[in-house]
Amino acid sequence: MELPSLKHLSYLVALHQHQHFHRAAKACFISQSTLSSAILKLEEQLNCQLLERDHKTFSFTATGEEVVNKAQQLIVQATELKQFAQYQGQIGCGSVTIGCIPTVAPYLLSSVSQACQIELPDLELFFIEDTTENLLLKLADGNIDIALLALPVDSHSFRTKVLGQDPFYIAGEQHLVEHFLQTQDYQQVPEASVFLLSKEHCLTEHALSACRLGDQSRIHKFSSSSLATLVEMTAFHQGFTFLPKMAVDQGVGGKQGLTIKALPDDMYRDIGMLWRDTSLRTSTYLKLGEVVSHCLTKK
Amino acid sequence: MELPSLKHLSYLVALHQHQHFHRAAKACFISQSTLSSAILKLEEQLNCQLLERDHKTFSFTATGEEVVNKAQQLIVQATELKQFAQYQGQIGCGSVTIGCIPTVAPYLLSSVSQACQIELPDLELFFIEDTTENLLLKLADGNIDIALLALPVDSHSFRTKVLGQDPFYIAGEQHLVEHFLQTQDYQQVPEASVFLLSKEHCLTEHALSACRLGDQSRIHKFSSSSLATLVEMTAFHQGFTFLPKMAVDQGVGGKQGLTIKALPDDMYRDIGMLWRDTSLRTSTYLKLGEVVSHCLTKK
DNA sequence: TGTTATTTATAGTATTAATCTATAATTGAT
DNA sequence: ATCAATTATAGATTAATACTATAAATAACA
Repeated sequence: MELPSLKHLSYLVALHQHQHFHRAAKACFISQSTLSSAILKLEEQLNCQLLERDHKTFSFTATGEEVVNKAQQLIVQATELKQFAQYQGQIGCGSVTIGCIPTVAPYLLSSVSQACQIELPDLELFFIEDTTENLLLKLADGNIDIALLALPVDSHSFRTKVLGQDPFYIAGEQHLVEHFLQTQDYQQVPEASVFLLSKEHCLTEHALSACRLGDQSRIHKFSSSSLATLVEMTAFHQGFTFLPKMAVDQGVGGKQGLTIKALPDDMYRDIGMLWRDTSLRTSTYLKLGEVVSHCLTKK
Repeated sequence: MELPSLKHLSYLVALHQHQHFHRAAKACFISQSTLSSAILKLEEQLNCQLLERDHKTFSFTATGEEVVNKAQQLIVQATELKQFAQYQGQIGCGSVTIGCIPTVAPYLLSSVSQACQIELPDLELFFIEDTTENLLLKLADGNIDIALLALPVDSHSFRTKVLGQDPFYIAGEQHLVEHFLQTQDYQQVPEASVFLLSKEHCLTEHALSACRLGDQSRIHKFSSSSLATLVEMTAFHQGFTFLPKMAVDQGVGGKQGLTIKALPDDMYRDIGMLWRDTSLRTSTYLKLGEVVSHCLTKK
């Protein structure tokens, strides 16, 4: 019983990504014919049709799609095995790619980067910024090694560690802010005076739940991708919004003349990290987590 | 960046199993020199020493051990990928190896086997009997596909499903049995009159907890591996013991003239199945689980 | 209805990797 | 010293992989 080769499986994954033999082959640095015969060989070995062909084009069968999925997992794990062995399992060696959500990245990563140069000098760090949803996909595909984001997150196959808390601040027009702080009831503020990011930002959801903003009729949501823009809009329309402490600490909101106040202790978001439970580098990730945690609390 | 080949990794795993080049090579149906160079190639690819050699013998380095572990996982997953593709993901095709604990196997598997011939005629079943601990190891190593045992079990990387309950019965010398049923207090029975299997049998633990037998000074534990022997010992020494309903139903204890009585409803063990969460054949396993569940309840 | 452009499959050859047999090298035991 | 046991190496063989060139199929279009 012969197992399919990882090389061939990686060709299959590439073909799935590009949906085109020639382009996929180019991406793998092989010829189109090599790719073609590799796929044929896989189909023979697996005794199973992976593609529907009609000479002009092709599509993956249902089985093919699942094989691609699993193949990708196998490749990620083999890659991790290699990386692990490369550095003999030593903590803090090699490279780590960290994915981070946009409402955390600008306010945390530079200090993490700085701290790591001292604490983990042999670790090469790469950063990617994306939404929670995309980070989870990238984590599964091996595009990133660690996801740094706001918890909770529903993650079946990942391991999780809370690294710290990030309190919410209220920021906006002075009277609205004071009114909200006194009443703790946003039903009493004017229509459409609450400004939040669009729904793909988890910050929005976490602000809503942490601050118990149930009914959403008073809320403006933006497709804006950054807190900076959110703050500008809030200031311009004289409304108010919620900002994470890490952003406030970096001066977000201050320049726009917003009044910024702390909220009760239980209004915060958890910042945590996720990594693949198939990874062999857990100890390096945990060490890195400690550094991040330290960056989070010292501010 | 070239990935190590699964073939070479499987050679490495074999070498770890046999701890001997020649024997490992024979097991892989290759020559000793092929194995030797495969390991050298792996070490080169991984840029990492896997073995400590001294020409007369060798041992695995710490990194080598971990590489072996991970390699085994990779091979199991690749095998599953192949099996999945083989049958296009159809439910109830191919072969499944079921591992089952000794206090369940003799009383359940024949009816499961029978039921499957009707319900899942295209499924080829293999059975293995072992303790819970060993079954978990075998499940991880891919030696079995499903573990059928008494829950709960601490399983990190496996998926679990409860299939049914198996009530405990009390069986033994008539007066002891009646006394216990009346008082529900085994402290009042004579010293050393409770007979249980040795500690590697989970039945023992489950009986103890289900029947709240805290202090163990009155208990005889046997290295005996079967309930049949336990029953003989119990009868011979005129003590009493706890038997699972599935065994009682098959007549265990009756022939020895033991008095057998039901216990309160909350004295039972859960029977469940475990499988690798990396498996692609979950739907087949679940279907099989239904059949087992049916066998459990109909009795 | 040809013609062309696009795309995947195949044929034949070249290259690379894996494997085998035979043997060397090392060492522990006699 | 010699032998037995064990892993490593050399050289030849076989098998797998890849490349170039080309075929085959089809869709679009004149």
